[in-house]
Amino acid sequence: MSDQLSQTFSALADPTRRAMLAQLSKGEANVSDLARPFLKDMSLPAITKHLKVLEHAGLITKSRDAQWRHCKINGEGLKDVVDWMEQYRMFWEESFDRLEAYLKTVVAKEKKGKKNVRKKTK
Amino acid sequence: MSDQLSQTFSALADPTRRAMLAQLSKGEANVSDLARPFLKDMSLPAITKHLKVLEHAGLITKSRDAQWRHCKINGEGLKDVVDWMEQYRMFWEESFDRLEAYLKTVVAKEKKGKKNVRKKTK
DNA sequence: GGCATAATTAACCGATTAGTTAATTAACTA
DNA sequence: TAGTTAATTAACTAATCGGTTAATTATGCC
Repeated sequence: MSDQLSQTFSALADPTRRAMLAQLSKGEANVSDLARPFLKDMSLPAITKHLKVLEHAGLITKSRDAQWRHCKINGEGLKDVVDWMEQYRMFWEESFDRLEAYLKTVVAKEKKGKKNVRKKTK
Repeated sequence: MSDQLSQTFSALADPTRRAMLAQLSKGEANVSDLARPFLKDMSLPAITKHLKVLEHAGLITKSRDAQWRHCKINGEGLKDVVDWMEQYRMFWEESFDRLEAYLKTVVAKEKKGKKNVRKKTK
């Protein structure tokens, strides 16, 4: 794989690792904290490996405090992704425009006659 | 891997596939067009596979015209990624703030005394 | 029908990935 | 110093990935 951006995308292509980032977005944590929600599904060495992948991808940093490793999100990796995404803005905004256009027709219908209006479910 | 977002990130974690998207961002193309820049590195079946990965990831769509397959970027997949990124905005913007802070000190130095100023190289 | 072109499918292979268990390192604590 | 806790490393395995070559499908053209 080699290049940095590929490593970053690859790191994000795993639900366990994304869940770890989600947890870290709510505050720093050590390895055991991060492991806890997953220990029913996998072993601690598996966690260690996932964290190593995230670290090499520039998505987290680890610091040492006695026998604990303190983990926090590293914006660098995420920044690489949004920078790359930027060149495709017109494409993903186009989708948003279609959604917006669709929503506009829904609103128009709602205004026209309330008898056919349905509450959005979920 | 299973889930859609993982598939999308995984599809983006390959430089060949990102290069294909880059080419498609400059206009629609059929498989042979997309293959051309890579045929010195890999075979046509390899190209077919990459395109299939991009298609399943919701990053491109293919339509048929006689024996040609016309490919175009699909905003859906990209939209999934930016939507996911959004929840981490404060983290990647933090990096930008640090950059901004850094640039501010550079500007301050430039104003203070021109003798130590270096042109940005490259 | 016969041939050329565009692209895919099938079958295979080596490297990488995601997990395992067992052993090890490193620090604190009684 | 012996034991406990936190985390990693080592060695292994099964599944997936990215590529190959050969065969196949589908269309247009003479």
